[in-house]
Amino acid sequence: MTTFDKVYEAVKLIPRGSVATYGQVAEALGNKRLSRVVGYALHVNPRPGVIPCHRVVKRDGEVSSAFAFGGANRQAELLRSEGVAFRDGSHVDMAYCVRALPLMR
DNA sequence: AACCTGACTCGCC
DNA sequence: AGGCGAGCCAGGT
Repeated sequence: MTTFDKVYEAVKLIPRGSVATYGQVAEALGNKRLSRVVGYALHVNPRPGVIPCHRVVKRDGEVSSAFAFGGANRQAELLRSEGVAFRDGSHVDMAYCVRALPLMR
């Protein structure tokens, strides 16, 4: 069981229609400073399709533009189709982050 | 085997 | 208020 595996498991627990921040996922793993590792784990994501990496956003709710499997626009579109509300074109409503929190812990 | 880097976050100037 | 450094893990060079 590597740290990466834990990241994947936590991310898989995020329900459809909700999102979580890197920090929240990291905290669920026991160390909030793992946020950077969380991002890296998704970067080398071995299973797109199984791991809902599009539901993970930055602390302010902004979606990552660094590497969005298929484009950042694609990520936003997937989230909207799941019922996630956006503050603007690239920021999700923070209320959706809080919703996923208890499910990972 | 050591060093560098990367989808982040927070605390201290 | 905006910039900078530190802490975390794994994989490639």
